[in-house]
This record gives sequence, C-alpha cells and structure tokens, in this order.
Amino acid sequence: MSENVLDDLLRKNGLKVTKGRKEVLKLMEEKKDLPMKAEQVYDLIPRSVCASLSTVYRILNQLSEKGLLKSMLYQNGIMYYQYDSGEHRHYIVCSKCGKVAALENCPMDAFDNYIRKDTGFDITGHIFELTGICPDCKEHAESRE
Amino acid sequence: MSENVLDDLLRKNGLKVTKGRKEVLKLMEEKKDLPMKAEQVYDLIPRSVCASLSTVYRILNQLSEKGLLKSMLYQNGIMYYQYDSGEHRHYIVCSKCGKVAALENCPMDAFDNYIRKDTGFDITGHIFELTGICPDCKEHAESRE
DNA sequence: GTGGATGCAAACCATTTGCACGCCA
DNA sequence: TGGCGTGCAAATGGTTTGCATCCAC
Repeated sequence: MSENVLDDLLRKNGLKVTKGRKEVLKLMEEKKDLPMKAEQVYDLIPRSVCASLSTVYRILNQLSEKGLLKSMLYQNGIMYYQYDSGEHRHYIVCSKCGKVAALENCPMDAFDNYIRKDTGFDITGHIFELTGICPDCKEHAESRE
Repeated sequence: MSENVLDDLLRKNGLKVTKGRKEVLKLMEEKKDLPMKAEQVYDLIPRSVCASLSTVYRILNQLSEKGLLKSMLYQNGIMYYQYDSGEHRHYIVCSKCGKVAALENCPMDAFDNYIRKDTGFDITGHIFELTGICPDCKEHAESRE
C-alpha cells in the first residue's frame, strides 16, 4: 500500500498526518496477519520517528478507535493490535513457537442464529482466542523442547 | 453441595482445609453460572472468614491451578473466575445489564476437524467471549438507557 | 510443633496521563 | 501562529509478593 493511500486513510479519519502515525500504520499494514503488541511495534520503529513507548500506545489506540486497527487483550494480559482490513478473521497461535495462522471462515457466523434461538440474545460481538500446536512443532516434538 | 464434599474436594487436591478456601469454593459452587471477579468474591465473604483481598486472589488462583475453577481474562482487563463443573461451557453477557446466559453447546466443537484441516494446527484450547443484548434489554430499549 | 495459610503493605507491570515543549496545518 | 502531537516521568489499577504472624494437621 502506497504512502499516499495511508496518508489519506489518516486524514479521512480526522487524524493529522505525522511521522509516527504514518510509520505505525504502514508497519501494521505490512504485518496485517500478525497481531502485535505495543512493545513489538515500538521496537520495529526507528527512534527518530517515534521516541517513546507511550506515544506508540497513543497512536495504536487512536488507530483502533478509528477502526483502522483491531485490538484484543490476550489471556496473558497483553493487548495485541492488528491492521483491520475489514474482513472478520480469527487466528490460531502455536503455543510452542508462536506461529500464527488465519482461519478461512469464522466458525461463529454459522451459529449466530442458533445462539439467538438458544438464549434470546442478539449478538453484538465476540472474541475468539485459539491456541494449538502448529504442524512444524508437532513434527519436531521429540527433538526440541 | 454439602460441606463435606467440598472439604474432600480440597483435600483430594492437596489443599489444606481452611475457612477461607471452604467459603470461596462453596460460594463459587453456588454461583456456578456466574463468572465472578476477585473483588466480588471478596465482598460476598464475611471479613471474619477472609480479611484480605490478596488472600482471595491466592485462593482463587490455587483453586484454578487445581482445576476446581476456570479463570479467564475479559477484554476489560479483569480476571473472572468460575466453578468448573467439568462441562465445557461458554456464556454470553448482555452489554447493557450484565445478565449472563449459558450456551447449550460449544460452537467450536464442530469445528475442531475443520480447523485442523484448514491450518494443520492441533487445537489445545480456546477462549470465547460473547457480547450481546439480552431479550429484556431489547424489549426495554426505548424506555431505558 | 511445624510448615503451610493469611494479613498487610509494598512491589509489579502493562498501560495511561499530566505537563512542557515542539511541530503540522 | 495555535492547537494538536510527542517525550518524559509519574500515576494508575488489577494482581502479585515479601515477610511476620497464625492456624490446620
């Protein structure tokens, strides 16, 4: 995605175009399949562009509020951020090596109606956190760890 | 569930039977359909039985380690604990009034195989957080809020 | 009696915030 | 130029921990 598109994306959402916001958004777009925590983002950005972790937090939260990023709190108590391409997706994370794979479909979609009938609730959202062992780790289970 | 059964449950799991542990486990068993945070548990227990919040945390964590309770970190950053009757269950929480309803089945079960084929991962666990609007709140949407 | 359990206060740690300075529109 | 953005350090808040005391076994 070109620089200009990202700039426009920022402007369109009422955010001033600054070095920091551009860099964070570009990075998140490049890594769109990888949920990242603030510290990882901070480490991947030159100090000349953004010198403080708190600014990274501020930028990530602004982008999330505007819907450019999704954020979710993992069970380890750390917030992960991810570029929101608009598609509704879930990921599975390998408990051993941390590898991430995307699910093609959201298993929940098929159950919206079922749950409405079962409980009478209208579903407004869901969070899904999957853990598993990836094929590589399964294969090397005996040699590693 | 009688006092003795709870005592046995504690002993069987290598935990000394103390006033605090008994009371917490009893309470959690009574409210088995309601995920509760440490502070709520603390508020529902007489100070004479357990005087400090940190002890409640310690007890809740011990019971969780032994598998007597389930714990999950909600998106609001607060840990909720719940009696683990052994059944695998998910709950939906009303965003307006906080009412909790249990799902009869786990939607994920049907998808284990699908996900294995899709990603090659063996699934070792999943966290599910549903939010929605309960029938009551839906009905009173216009009068309240 | 003794080792684990508890109470209290201090520590933790990811995240947020206050304030002074600096930069984009 | 004026107001928003940023850096730094201090605050926050749920949770954990160190240590002295107390209780279950």
